[in-house]
Amino acid sequence: MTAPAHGQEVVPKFRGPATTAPLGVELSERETPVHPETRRRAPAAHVTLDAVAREAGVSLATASRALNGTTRVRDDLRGRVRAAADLLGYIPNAHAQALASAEGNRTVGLICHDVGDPYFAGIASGVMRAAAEQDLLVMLASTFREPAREIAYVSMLRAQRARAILLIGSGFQDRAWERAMDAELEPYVRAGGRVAVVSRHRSMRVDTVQPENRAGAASLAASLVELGHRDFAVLSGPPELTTVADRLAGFREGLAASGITLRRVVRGAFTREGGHTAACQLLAAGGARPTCVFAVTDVMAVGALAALREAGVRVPEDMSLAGFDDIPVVREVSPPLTTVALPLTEMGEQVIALALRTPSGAGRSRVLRIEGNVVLRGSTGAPPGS
Amino acid sequence: MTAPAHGQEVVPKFRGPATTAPLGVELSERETPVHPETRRRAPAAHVTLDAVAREAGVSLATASRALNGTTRVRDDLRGRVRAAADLLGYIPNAHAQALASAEGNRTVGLICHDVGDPYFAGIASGVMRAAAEQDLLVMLASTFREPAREIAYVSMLRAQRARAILLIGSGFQDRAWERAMDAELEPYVRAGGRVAVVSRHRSMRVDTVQPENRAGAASLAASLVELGHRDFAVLSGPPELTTVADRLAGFREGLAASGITLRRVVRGAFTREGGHTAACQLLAAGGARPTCVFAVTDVMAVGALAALREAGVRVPEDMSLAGFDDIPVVREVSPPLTTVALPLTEMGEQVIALALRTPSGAGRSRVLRIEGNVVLRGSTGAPPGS
DNA sequence: GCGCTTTCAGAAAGCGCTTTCTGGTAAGGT
DNA sequence: ACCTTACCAGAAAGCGCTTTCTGAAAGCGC
Repeated sequence: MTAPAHGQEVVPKFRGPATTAPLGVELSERETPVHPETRRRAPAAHVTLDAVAREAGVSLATASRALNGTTRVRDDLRGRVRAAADLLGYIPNAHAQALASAEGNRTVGLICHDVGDPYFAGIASGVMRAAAEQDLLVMLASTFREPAREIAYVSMLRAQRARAILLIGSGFQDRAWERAMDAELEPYVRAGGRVAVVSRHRSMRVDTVQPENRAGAASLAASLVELGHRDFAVLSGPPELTTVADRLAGFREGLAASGITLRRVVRGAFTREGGHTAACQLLAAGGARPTCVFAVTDVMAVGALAALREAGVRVPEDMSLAGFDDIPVVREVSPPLTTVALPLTEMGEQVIALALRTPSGAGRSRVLRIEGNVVLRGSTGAPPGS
Repeated sequence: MTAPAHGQEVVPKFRGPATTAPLGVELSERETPVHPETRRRAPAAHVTLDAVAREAGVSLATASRALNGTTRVRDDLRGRVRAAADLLGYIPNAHAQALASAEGNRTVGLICHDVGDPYFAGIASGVMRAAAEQDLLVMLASTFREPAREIAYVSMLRAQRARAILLIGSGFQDRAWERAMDAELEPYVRAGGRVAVVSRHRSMRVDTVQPENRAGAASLAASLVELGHRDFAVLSGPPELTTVADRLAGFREGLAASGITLRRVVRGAFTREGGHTAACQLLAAGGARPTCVFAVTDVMAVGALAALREAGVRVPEDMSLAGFDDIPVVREVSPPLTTVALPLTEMGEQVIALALRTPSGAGRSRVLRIEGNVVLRGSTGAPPGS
């Protein structure tokens, strides 16, 4: 029911005497003495194009054309319209415009897990910059990692007739969810909507900015092996996230190339706390400790670093630690974290560019691969006793 | 907004046969079995309420009412409409809705300097959470600190008929700018728009979430004096930002209470680099070094910390360092930064709540003061040689 | 059974724009 | 002078909804 959404407010439709709202009184009084009936209209109506046209002494159509410049309008008329618009402080009603013109409106939707997370904040920042350049407005949605919310947002964005929808962050490897998402996206695309994603699984048939998670993790593994490590653990995230799966697989591959088997994988939430907890678990577990730990995201790595410090484990002397993403903070912690660097802001710019570019041919989707660069910093070193 | 419109479910819904195509199928070629009549409509047109009404065999008005629940509709009709909407995959056109109904639409605008900055990301995160709870969509804009862009965004948000506009971060103390901003905001408010701000100057006549910058900085100063420091420097930001002015003034006050005069203020950009550069300048300058440095924001403090480290200045042994805001990262650096903690996420929730709450009486604006708590961490200690 | 009030579906009037379509006028051709 | 073209302003038809307003049908007391 709609009820939950609108709540009890559904009732009031008549503003009745309330028309003379406190704020409106002094400000609207200066108007001409209007017929009482006319008064019933919106309290503080917006300036409409109609008013501008009247003020300028031209027709509605001419006013529209003068302001939008779609067709030639005589210079003097154009001037009059512009002046009138300025005088009245006219601001076009974007909804009316969107409704009347076939032209898509100027908003794009951006759906991420959480803007508070530096990874998404970085990408979002890139999107914002690119959007600003093209005079686009961005509707940002944080799903807080609830799959259902993500779909609900796509739906809302569809309702807004957003020009493009950007999905940032792993999709969920869940059959039902994928189907539902697809059911939401397909009609959108068919109706001319653009969709582009960052970090989705490649099976999605949409334009994609795809970090080379697998290759990146593999080459990180190689670098760590080169430092002398043989005994690894991974602090992993929710396995249903494709990013996690890819990075884990890549890391395993990289180790396997040197004949090394990954001993231990500890799973945690995709957050700082998740990393912290996972690291604690790792330390608590008996047996020989690994000499090197790879957290699948920097955010988790930061949490893990804190946990290690608290436990008195020196990094990198006692244990090396590496992350993935290269969010800004990893350069500030001590020791600074070794990681696989992804150009976050740039990825944001790319994904919106991808979405806005002329559509790829029938059913074809473009994939922009982003290479991750291994950056060795202070958090990794030779294994203890070597 | 479709979910609320159709029913209680926020859960992914599986629509009729129109959406059952698996991922593998060619997107563009698929023919959905539709009624011939339905077919004659525009090729990729959206499903309209009209189509739903026809499918359900009721009038447009009834369909609207059935979906929105504004008026009682016979149960069987309501059911038919719901079914038809589901079958057709109907999604209301938010623009048409906004145009037709006096009810404001369900979007709010959020204007900040840069989502990439943890301070704003934190607040934005809070806003997002609150917005999600109320089924609101957030239009996020980053001004990248260009005053003109900020005004342009307000204008765009006005055009969108956003229900509320949230301004996060200092305004500019610039006469012309203030005037322009006011000219933009006043008609918006008069037309029923809501405005709420975080960290603006109190002279703005809008609902405000106001961190106690002055008091916070003063009590930080007191704490630092208590540690034994007598010789201070401040790494300050652009003086036209009210936040900077307040924190600086507060800090001075705090020192003055103990009869101490602030020796040096180095100005830098409001960024990590700004803090870094400012710190370098401070160190490069001749004369006795201060024993304690206060950076007006944590972001700058983090940059300063890096600069100090690079210069071989030990913190806090050689020099103490403090910031303001308590962004998440300051807990991760070493030493963790002393700062004045602000509940960022909460402030985000508050500011949107403030904006959405029933308007305050004629011209009155509410101010929600947020106290900052001094948190002493490892970056501050006794002055050297004491 | 007759007027009364309710209840609720449908017709229709917009909401504020864009965009045909129409038609008047000035310019150009013969 | 007469007829084309161009050019451009205005009238009007929507865009997809919500919300009156209107009236038919049903309920009810006497």
